[in-house]
Amino acid sequence: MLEIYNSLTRKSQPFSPLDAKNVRLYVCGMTVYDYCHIGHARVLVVFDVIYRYLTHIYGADHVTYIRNITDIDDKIIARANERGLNITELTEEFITAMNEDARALGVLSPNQEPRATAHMPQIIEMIQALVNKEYAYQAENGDVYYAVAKFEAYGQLSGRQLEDLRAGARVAVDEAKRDPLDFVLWKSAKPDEPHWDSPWGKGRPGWHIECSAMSTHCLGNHFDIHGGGMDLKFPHHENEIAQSCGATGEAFANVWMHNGFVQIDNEKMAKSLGNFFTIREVLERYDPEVLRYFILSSHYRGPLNYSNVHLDNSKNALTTLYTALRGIEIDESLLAPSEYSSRFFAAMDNDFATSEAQAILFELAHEINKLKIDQAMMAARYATELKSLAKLLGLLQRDAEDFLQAGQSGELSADEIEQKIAQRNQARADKDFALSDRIRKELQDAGVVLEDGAGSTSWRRE
RNA sequence: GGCUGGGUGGCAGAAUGGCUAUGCACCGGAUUGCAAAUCCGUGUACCUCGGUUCGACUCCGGGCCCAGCCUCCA
Repeated sequence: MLEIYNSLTRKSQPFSPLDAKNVRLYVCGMTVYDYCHIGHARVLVVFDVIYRYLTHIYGADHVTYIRNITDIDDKIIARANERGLNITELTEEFITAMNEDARALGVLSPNQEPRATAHMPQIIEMIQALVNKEYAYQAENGDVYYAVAKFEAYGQLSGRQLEDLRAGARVAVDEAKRDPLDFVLWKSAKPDEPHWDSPWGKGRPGWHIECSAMSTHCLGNHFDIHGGGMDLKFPHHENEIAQSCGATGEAFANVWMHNGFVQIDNEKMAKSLGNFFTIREVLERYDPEVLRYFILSSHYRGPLNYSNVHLDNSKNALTTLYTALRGIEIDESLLAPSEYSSRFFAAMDNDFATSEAQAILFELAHEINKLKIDQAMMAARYATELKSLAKLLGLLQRDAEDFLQAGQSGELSADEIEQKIAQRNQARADKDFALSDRIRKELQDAGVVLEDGAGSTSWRRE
């Protein structure tokens, strides 16, 4: 039985979907004005695994996963201006880049990736509903604000009281607002800013409304899971609840999930601190699967401390797993879930304990290595099981040799390596071990490790 | 100040009221022409102070420390 930690109730609860034939998941995706960093990689990978696992439980056609794209906001406008582009040129560029990054990381496509700019009618409709119900008002300056005090449950997600928020408010008081906590739903356009027509004049949506409008539009008023990074809990998600519940009068998401931050030297990785890495920078040095493995090596709610040492560690771990699979013919017809599968599922059922699930993969690899010696059939059976479990994490789906021998440009080519190996094996046949060892050393210096097996020599890159 | 999480062996990272996590690294052995891989094996822990208990790393309470949010942010 799957249990999920719900940020709303602050405890783990058995998950039961509103409709098991259509489990609905919405995740706040990216605001597209720059390349994705490792923090974004974490959201992508974590929710990809959640999506995979829900699909495993409820069936491929019974999960709807929506990950939105915010393609209009202040930062986008500012960045487009800096670069002399219109906002569409800018956002298209980074949406393409994001999709490349996601694909490299083995992230499955969500069922839909709705964009804010393509949902203006839904956004305006929701704001109108809020105005009609007097949850929102248009101020003197033309902006439309949400009147936070009107929504009784405000603060339930983040565990805050309105009074505490007011006391701690560091927001410069905006004269147009009735209450400093009110937030903007519709911003009237300044000259030269991108804008859309609305009942409140030309303008653009505020930051939070697009997610309320798109999730409702794609999944209905009331759905199962809403996720995103920790930092979105307040104010973004708190405001979404206020907007959606206010507008529809119905419950919104049942379960709220928030993934923890990526840190560097135990400090939050953030653009403002200048200590972030983009996904593509990391992929220049590491195989994308290594990054994926690393992300899944800690629980999604905890912090994830990034460092090269940790990625090296992940690479070694993945090498161990692929080595076990090496040379074994995967045969789906052999698949017979064993005790390892039950333990793997038990781990995943426990709020997606991926690091624990990974541990099971190693035990399977261990088992395979032992069986490999004289029970090929059993080894193949477990290897098939290993691969099928790992698939739920989006790992180990490549051919083992492909992973182990994957290299960077500028290194020795596979052909060159094979030639050296042939020379060395000739030397070995001639008992010229001095030459043989020289060739081994030469390859080793080039980052290639040789492994002499029975009758043949295999190799991998370090 | 308010609100969230968290403090486990050299590093990373889980579970659990009494018994082995797991990975990487390290050490010893097997194996190898030499290696690598693999197998076998050893070692290193549970922030602190109280309490509950026959027994707590695991439950409860106080303290200390760390990170995050309260302002754009995955």
